[in-house]
Amino acid sequence: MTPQAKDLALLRTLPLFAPLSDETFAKLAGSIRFDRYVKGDTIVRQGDQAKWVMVVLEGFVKLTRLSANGEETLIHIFGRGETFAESVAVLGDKHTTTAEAASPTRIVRLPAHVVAQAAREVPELALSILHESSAKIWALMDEIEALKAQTADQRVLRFLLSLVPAHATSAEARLPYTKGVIAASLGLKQETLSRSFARLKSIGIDIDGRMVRIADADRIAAEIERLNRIV
Amino acid sequence: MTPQAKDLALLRTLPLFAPLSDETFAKLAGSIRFDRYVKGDTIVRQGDQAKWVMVVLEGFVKLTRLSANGEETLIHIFGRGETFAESVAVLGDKHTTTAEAASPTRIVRLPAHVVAQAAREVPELALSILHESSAKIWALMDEIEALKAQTADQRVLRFLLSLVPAHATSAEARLPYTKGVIAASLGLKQETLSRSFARLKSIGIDIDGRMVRIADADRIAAEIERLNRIV
DNA sequence: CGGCTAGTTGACTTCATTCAACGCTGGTGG
DNA sequence: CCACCAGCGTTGAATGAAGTCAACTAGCCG
Repeated sequence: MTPQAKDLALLRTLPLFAPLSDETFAKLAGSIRFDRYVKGDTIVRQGDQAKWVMVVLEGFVKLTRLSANGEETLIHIFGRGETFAESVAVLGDKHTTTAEAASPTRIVRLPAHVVAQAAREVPELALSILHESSAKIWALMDEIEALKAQTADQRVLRFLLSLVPAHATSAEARLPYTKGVIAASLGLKQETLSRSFARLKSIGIDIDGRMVRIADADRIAAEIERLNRIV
Repeated sequence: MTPQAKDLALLRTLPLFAPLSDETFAKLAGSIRFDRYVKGDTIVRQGDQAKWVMVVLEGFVKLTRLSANGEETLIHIFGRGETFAESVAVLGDKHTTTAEAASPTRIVRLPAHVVAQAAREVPELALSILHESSAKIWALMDEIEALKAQTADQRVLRFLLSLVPAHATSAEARLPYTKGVIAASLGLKQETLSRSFARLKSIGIDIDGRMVRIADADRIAAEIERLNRIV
């Protein structure tokens, strides 16, 4: 399999494309474009016309918003296999966020008009885009819930828990992006995250540079619980 | 026009239904159901199968999430003309939030299977549902941005600004729901909101019970700005 | 080697929450 | 008709969680 064929195979398995017939998929795949970005590159700019549906093949993309005062607020992070800009692109709207590579990143883009046209012809595609949007809504609701109802430590613990493979009880993992970005994604300052990590050493969480070692995942869940009760 | 005919006319103008042909709209309208709720009633429960697409005709509906510790977190509030549960219903998923009437409320519901079927047959409907979802994504991103990047006073000011009609420079309005709910929607405790209102008197904002009088909307915008610079 | 960028740590500040008491208002039942 | 209560909101005092500012370290690239 050539590298590109591999990428296409990955695409085919994504929720966005999986329900499509081979024929429809082939039509879409015909107009695909591959891109590479280095950390810090801007992929799409807030306010620009959306012309492409994007899929992350490798690396991480951070969505940010420019606030009135010029500061940027991190809204969400996308990783391998995740789609973004799909709804704006299909609807012909403008980007409401900026997307920037948070690490070396490869993405695939499909021209908006091709996808939009196909969505009109093939109801499955429209529904699977809707499905993606729906999933995004849930993810954003999760974030809001976390920001409103959880303390810094709880959010950090939840994040760490997400690094542990399902059913595993202990884990050794690499932080997916820099601590600064992790902090921003959790709605924290870098210093606060650093202090939080330091505190969490006592419950079997060891962070050394980019490596995390989690002794007991259940203990993390228990600690999130405990922090709830204290209040 | 009978009251119901009026409601149907309102429905017809909503973004969700406006792009539809008369024929499609009539098909949907045929299976509509009207409902009334009093404040505090549960409209849909988190975890239940989504069977209906809902549209608010009157009043306000608050979406909440049950957190692990049994507390409920307010995620979003819907008002007149807004649709909710449309994506979950069409996709046949379960509700991920609870919806509760935040005031006396009238809603319209359409059976999920009817809408889902129509969405498969009429691409415009699928796209307009997608459009709704997309709008919801933006709204949620706004909330996240506000929670991460703005202080309590800024969020309160932003909320007050949303009560001022476009282009108006001063306004007298009624708070759409109780202060407790406003506080929760802004990610604040009731006490904090109360104190914020008290502070804001000095810039021409007067709150007396449910009534708000805003002397100068530009001043509010300026104050939001000023609070940015201070930091 | 110097100069970045990323991350840590300490001291201090501040914004929002918590806890608790109290006020107002509208409804209900004696 | 009044008394009492519940729900909603306000206010004060004390606390605490996270942010700010600043100094410093470690690693990395040219």
